[in-house]
Amino acid sequence: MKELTKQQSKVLACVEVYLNKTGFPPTRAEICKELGFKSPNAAEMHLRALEKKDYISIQSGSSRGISIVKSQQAFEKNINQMPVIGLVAAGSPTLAEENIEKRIPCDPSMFSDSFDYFLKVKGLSMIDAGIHEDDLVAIKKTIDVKNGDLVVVRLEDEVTLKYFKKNNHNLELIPANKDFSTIEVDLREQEAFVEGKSVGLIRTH
Amino acid sequence: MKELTKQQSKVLACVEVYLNKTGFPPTRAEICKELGFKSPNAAEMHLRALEKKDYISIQSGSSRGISIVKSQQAFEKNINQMPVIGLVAAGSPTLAEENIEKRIPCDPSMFSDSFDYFLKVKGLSMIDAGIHEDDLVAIKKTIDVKNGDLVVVRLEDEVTLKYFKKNNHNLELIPANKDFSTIEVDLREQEAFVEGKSVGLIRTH
DNA sequence: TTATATACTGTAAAAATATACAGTATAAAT
DNA sequence: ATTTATACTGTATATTTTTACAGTATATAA
Repeated sequence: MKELTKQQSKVLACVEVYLNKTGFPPTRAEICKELGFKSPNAAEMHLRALEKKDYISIQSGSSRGISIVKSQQAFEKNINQMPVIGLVAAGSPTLAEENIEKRIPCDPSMFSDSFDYFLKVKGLSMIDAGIHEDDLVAIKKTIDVKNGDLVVVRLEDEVTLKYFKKNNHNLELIPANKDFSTIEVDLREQEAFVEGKSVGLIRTH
Repeated sequence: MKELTKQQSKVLACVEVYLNKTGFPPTRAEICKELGFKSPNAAEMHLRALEKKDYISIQSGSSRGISIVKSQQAFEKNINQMPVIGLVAAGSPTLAEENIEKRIPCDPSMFSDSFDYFLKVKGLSMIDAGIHEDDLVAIKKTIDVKNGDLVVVRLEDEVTLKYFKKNNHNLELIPANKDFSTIEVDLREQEAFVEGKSVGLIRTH
């Protein structure tokens, strides 16, 4: 897969955001306005480059004739019944049928990033982050997490939702509630499995 | 929900198929070609009707400026592009196109009760209810609210999201933040308009 | 030193497109 | 019998949009 330059990446993101917002692609002029270019040819050149690298296709002669081939954010526009999994279950939050409490019809791309399931929150350890008991946190299955991310981590058979902080072999799982204490793990002594990270939250009033 | 005529339904389907196929909406001329019309005005009239019935929105003056609001196929699955409205706007949170920040694909029945739009939260007055700035609160348009409900109320040109409490002609709009004070309204002296109530919340992490 | 790629400005013209206006026809409702 | 809604044709035009062409500037590689 060909790499994009910084500017090309910006232009692709601009097209995707515009599409997401309006439902149709932007014109050259609109891209320029968004990114501060002063000539429509600036947008044109970037679009041609993106086409050559197979990120978009351009229907020649058509206005707004841009379509996304490879989305940067891997937007899936399919509506699924997304599973809700309770945090009560010991072991991994697996998608096995018996762990699924219910399903909620929604688009996996309704948040900024796609997600795989909802985790139903138990307890008050993240209350200061505005995460309440029974809130549903949208989890993307990934091990690509960075410090500060809200992550789902499994320690032996215990699954927990906490802020992530790692320094070498020292892992901290930080709650957002002063009545709870940080879980500290020395990764040389104990294994920790990152199951995924939160990309959003829903709550029923 | 307004019914579509046979021809309007055909035109909507045509737009959806075209979008699905190319990634961008058709022009009037392309709709005509597809459906056998001989005048672009035929397509134009059907599109205007679809807009009036809230199945699509049309960005005036833009080529291919059509976006699907209620998809026909999605309607069976109950998936809509639900509008997001900023709480910043003075006056009623209307669904006029210029107030819609973006649309989020989801099921209006994803929460316990159906809803009409998302309101983007400004400020911290409900922080102790776990409602943060930029959270999207799902609002059901209704005047049927009871004490304790989280409601959207308009006082003159000011729109606010607060807990509702009413005793005779005394209305209290109660924040969830000790740094904010309750808004008290004597309904004999000032009018208050209940725009709707919250049935849920979503947040992007 | 000379290409070569990236990253633009600025202008202009041809083509695509939205959209208004003037009609025609038909069926259903009043 | 007359209005009203649906469903078009046909034409014209202002506007939007693509796209080509002529430049400028900078950094990197040969």
